[in-house]
Amino acid sequence: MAVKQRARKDEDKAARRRAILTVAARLLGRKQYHRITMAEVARRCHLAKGTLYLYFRSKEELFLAALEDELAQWFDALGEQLAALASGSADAPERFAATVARSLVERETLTDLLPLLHTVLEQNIDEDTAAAFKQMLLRKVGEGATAVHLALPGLAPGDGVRVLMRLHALVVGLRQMADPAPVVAQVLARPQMEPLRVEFEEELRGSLAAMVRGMLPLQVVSSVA
Amino acid sequence: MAVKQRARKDEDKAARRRAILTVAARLLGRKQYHRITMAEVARRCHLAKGTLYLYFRSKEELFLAALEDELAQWFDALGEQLAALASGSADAPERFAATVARSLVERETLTDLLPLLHTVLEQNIDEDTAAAFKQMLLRKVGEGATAVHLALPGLAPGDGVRVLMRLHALVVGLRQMADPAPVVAQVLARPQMEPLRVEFEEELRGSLAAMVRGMLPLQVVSSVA
DNA sequence: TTGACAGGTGACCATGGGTCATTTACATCT
DNA sequence: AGATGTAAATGACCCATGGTCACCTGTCAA
Repeated sequence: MAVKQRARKDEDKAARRRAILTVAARLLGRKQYHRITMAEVARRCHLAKGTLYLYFRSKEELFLAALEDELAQWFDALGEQLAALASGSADAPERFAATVARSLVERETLTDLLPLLHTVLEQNIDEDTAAAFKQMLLRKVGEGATAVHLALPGLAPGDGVRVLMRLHALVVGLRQMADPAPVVAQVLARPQMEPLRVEFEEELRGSLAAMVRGMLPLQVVSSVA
Repeated sequence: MAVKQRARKDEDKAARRRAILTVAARLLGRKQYHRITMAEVARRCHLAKGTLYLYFRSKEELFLAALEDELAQWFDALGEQLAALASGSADAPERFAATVARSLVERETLTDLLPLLHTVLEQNIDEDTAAAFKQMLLRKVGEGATAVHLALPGLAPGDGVRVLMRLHALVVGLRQMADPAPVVAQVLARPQMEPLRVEFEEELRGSLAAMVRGMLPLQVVSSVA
């Protein structure tokens, strides 16, 4: 087995790197992280296993890089979508939550990867990688917070970041609850298990809206004179 | 190496099972799930590795059993603590959230295990085990919801369960964010990373309070006549 | 005392992440 | 074109770890 072409120039290397990430992301759509082997990723790239390690120091670093891409794209998209949201109306929390939930549902790879971030991906990376990732995150969270404040004018300063952090927690938790392993899904399909079933978008929208509503200053309902 | 005593009677077997679970829980307090090996658990129990598999069908099933115990105990404790909460005052959401957060912080093993539930533990168990676990959960959630409604009288019917499900999501997400891997912790310790740091109890209390506030009917603030 | 049942054992297997000595494509120089 | 140096690519190999199973042995009933 031979490789078609070697990546000598930096742009070729970047392209190959991107190709690997694409394959990894596609594979993640079909099976759980744990069931994906580096050998399989390599095979689908028409590369040898060892070659993957020229581009990523570990399996975790590979998927963290994939997450990094997805995350950056999502933040950008979210910024635009929130800006397009005419803000200030009484149902601002609901519209905000709906927009956010929608934007996440459209990015399945992202919500597949997010739950792995702390438990798996960050467990086997070196400090440089971690620092670069958190740096990027910090920047994007800053931008994102501005967008949040734009969509939710009543929000107290500092609560923009807080909303994003809490959103992250909700996504991680809800996504896991909504996508159980096959065996568990079978059990949850029984009628009496209905209360334990979670539909991701709906539940994210509902919980985020409630949380934001609870963070906004009390709506003063003027009593009818 | 020989075992001191064999577990012949059912109660002896149950005791040994409990002993294994205790060892596993203690180990979990010291290192991440991924770093705990079945060989080590066995060694600390003064048993052979194979013996563990007489009591649990897989590593995942072992830790799921540990989680099951912790969860049942927590639900019971929560029920009592919520019942003791004089309800109905204006700051009900805050007091509710504080009580819940406190009860979880006191059970580190539980909050260590919860983030593993969907991503890891439920990935390698058979249907019977899954069914038993979900059955238990369903029962406890039912009881718990009653306790929630007791502490938050304004809550709409059905929202008691919803609060618990969303609480679960928050715990899973926040606990992971609050306990990063050592390498990541080092990065987050840098001053400029402050916005990305999360203190579990504080953040859980805050986000849960906000969410509950947002789920309660609008507080009508009577304007001064 | 003895037979047999069942709890216990640890050598062994399979899998999968990660390594590294070796191979070889390709740019460059003559 | 042919020779040469480089570094990209390879895959056989290493080893850690979850899980198995043929065998051993403590315990109890007869």
